[in-house]
Amino acid sequence: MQGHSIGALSKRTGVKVTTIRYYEGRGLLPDPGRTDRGQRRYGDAEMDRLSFIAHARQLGFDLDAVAELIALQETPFDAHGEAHLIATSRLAEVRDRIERLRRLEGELSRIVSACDGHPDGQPCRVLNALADHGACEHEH
Amino acid sequence: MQGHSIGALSKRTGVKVTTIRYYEGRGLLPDPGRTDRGQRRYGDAEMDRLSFIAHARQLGFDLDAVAELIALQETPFDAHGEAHLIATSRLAEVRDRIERLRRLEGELSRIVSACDGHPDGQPCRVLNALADHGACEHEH
DNA sequence: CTTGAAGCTACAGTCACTGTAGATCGTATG
DNA sequence: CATACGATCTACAGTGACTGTAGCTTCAAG
Repeated sequence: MQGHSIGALSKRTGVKVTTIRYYEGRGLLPDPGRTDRGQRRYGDAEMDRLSFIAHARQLGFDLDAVAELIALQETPFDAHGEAHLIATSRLAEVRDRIERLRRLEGELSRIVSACDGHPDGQPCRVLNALADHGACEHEH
Repeated sequence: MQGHSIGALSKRTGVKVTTIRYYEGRGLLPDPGRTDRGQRRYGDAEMDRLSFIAHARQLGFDLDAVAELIALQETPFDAHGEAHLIATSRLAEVRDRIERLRRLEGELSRIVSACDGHPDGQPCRVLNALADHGACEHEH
């Protein structure tokens, strides 16, 4: 029987077998064909679809957004504006997350370095620094 | 009766009422005193503890890590090395997350800008760009 | 033919909350 | 003092995106 097994699909796309079945349950992947004994068999179209999902997930789109994008792909009239909008707002989110993480990095590295090379036998400052929010360079 | 109500605590720390009760259930906050009618009343020590938790959470520590840090605070002998270790590994995680988000930002902005100013009536490239993992500048 | 890997379904568990229902409590105003 | 309204209580279900488990059946290699 031709077609990829679920395990083959998993290996090729890097998406776990259980996750593939989960996507199917969520309606992100169509019901695949089955062998006469009930095992799933996939064609290349399903492979592409799964790769698309995996890629979008790695870009931080949640499953609802992915479903929207798939729907846009399937009715491509005027899809441009909406897809653009979705991608743009995702970009803004990502930039915001980076900004917040950068502040966080600064604070953590300040905490850690307050500890490096402090004299033996002196109390540690890490716990104090964590407790002392007022010492943060930025509010959050 | 003196002491802060759960709502007052919530306002002062920015932690939601339901979340405070959740932390109590998780053992991160001690059972507070109650009024004779059963409402929680908190003292300043509990306020400080809650602020500590909130702060550590904002720094990306998960609740188990927070519980560890609290335990370290309460038995401060030799706490230094462990707290330092926890904070250091958190810092490494944060740096890694920033790095991955930066790649993601690059890819998303490439996708979005591929669309800006494209001639009217031309098909949108956003969907293609999302589908085409091979065009990514970095693998992920 | 046997064995072990891969597949199947169905459901519970994860994390850190959030939301809901339905009851009780506290307090400000008429 | 009565009433109304917000705050609080418990207990439990739901979220997102999976992951893990139990207990089967099926497939492919030796």
